[in-house]
Amino acid sequence: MPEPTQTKASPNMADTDIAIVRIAPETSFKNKAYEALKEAILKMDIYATPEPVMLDERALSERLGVSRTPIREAIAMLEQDGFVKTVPRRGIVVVRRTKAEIVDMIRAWAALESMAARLITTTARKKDITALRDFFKDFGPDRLPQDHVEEYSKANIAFHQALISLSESPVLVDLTNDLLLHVRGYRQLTIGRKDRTATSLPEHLGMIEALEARDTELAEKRARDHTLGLAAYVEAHGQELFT
Amino acid sequence: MPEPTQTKASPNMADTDIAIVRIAPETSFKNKAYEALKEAILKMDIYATPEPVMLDERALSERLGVSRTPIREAIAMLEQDGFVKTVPRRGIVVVRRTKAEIVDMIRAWAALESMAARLITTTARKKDITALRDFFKDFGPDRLPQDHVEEYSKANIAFHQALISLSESPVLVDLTNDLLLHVRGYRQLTIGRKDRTATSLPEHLGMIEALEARDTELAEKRARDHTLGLAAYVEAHGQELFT
DNA sequence: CCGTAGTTTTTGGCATGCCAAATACCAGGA
DNA sequence: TCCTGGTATTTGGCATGCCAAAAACTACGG
Repeated sequence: MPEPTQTKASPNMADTDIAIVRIAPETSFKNKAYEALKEAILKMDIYATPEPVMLDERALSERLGVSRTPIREAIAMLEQDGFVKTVPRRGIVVVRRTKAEIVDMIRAWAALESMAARLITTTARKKDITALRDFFKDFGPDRLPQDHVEEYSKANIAFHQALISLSESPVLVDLTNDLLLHVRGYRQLTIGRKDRTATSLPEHLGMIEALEARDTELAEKRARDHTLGLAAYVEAHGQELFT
Repeated sequence: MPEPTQTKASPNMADTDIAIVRIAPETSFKNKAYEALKEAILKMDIYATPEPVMLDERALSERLGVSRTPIREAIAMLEQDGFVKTVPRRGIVVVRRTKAEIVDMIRAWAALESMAARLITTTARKKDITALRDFFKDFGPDRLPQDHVEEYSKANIAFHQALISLSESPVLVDLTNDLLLHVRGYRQLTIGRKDRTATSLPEHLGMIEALEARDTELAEKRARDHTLGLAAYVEAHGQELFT
């Protein structure tokens, strides 16, 4: 989280134009461990192995070169995020989501994104809305998304995040980011696979059009339906991805 | 203070014959501290005093009778929740939200609740939907909500939580609960004060009607508009509540 | 071979103690 | 009186080490 630099007012520092650089935040080991572990967890494919993935405090502390204390604090934070669950005298396990949970998360995401769309129609600048098209400028009739799934998937995520950001609502941004982190754990379904990719692009363009037209209700509906479509897709075809 | 009192209560399993007692959850000090601090923070009126409310690790550990370690872990968790913010060598401060942040949270709440309403129209049982009316059975033309604001406010919260629960979506339930905890910090605006209370009841009944009618779009719209109404209210009249 | 009681090892939970940064406090000088 | 520099104190960050509950491992009797 970017910190609002608080410049303390000293009695007579009024005109001193010395570059008063904000002293380094010096992230603590606790936070470093948190970031490191979070990234590691997101990077690993949790659903590949049948047996649950376990973490070991001592091993981690040795690995990261710090004592167990900051590691434990980081674990506590990750547990709040729902990435990890520590069982009293048994160990720390990386949480695996069920299909139902993922579908549920995608629905919540749909709710938040449709609200973002609603807000955007009333506050965003035309220019910024139009800029959303750029995410898909590399795709078209002669370069179909379904022929470059991986690349399109990246553009897809970027588009959604940019969209939410346009709402200028920190809460919506943070909540959807959290949800996305969980949903993306399923990298097999890179946010809708080949068969869904085909319908994805037109839907995105439709959303942008509604936003440009400042049609609040329509933009909200299109954003909602688009993501609910993904939820329905996962619910119907995601069976094999979950054991 | 925190002596090596690691002595746990002896398990008196002498009399019980085959009680299939589940593995004892035995909440840790860390979790106890988390719950205790969370409740304390929610209970205090953060916005009453002009200067920021600070917490002291050592004082808390003495207060709760445990060492600093579990306290620090609990603080780390609370920080993830956004209730608290620890500044390196300065202290732990209870976070105060700005009006804009509260409004933002209420909007997100509106988004989630409208999605809940949508889901309810397709899955909830008629009986459960109708049961929502019970929350307001004590109010009517001869006992106006605006004459019993405190009581009505409680019913209000309970209604919203029951509503979301009907969606049977753990994610929606958890996310809204978290948001509510933050928003409720402003107990002055007990979720819409007197002047808003008057319009609240009819809106709630309208929502219930739409749900019973299984009118997905209407239920969603009414739920959304109702809560967005609160957001607009706070944005317009909440000025004096924030410094 | 199997089950079982006893023993060792592993693992998270906590208490303690020290460190450095920040702050509060204080005495001496212009 | 107001600085100013130096010192004591406060406060979060971390490293360590011990504890008890579990699990893993062993030895032994049937």
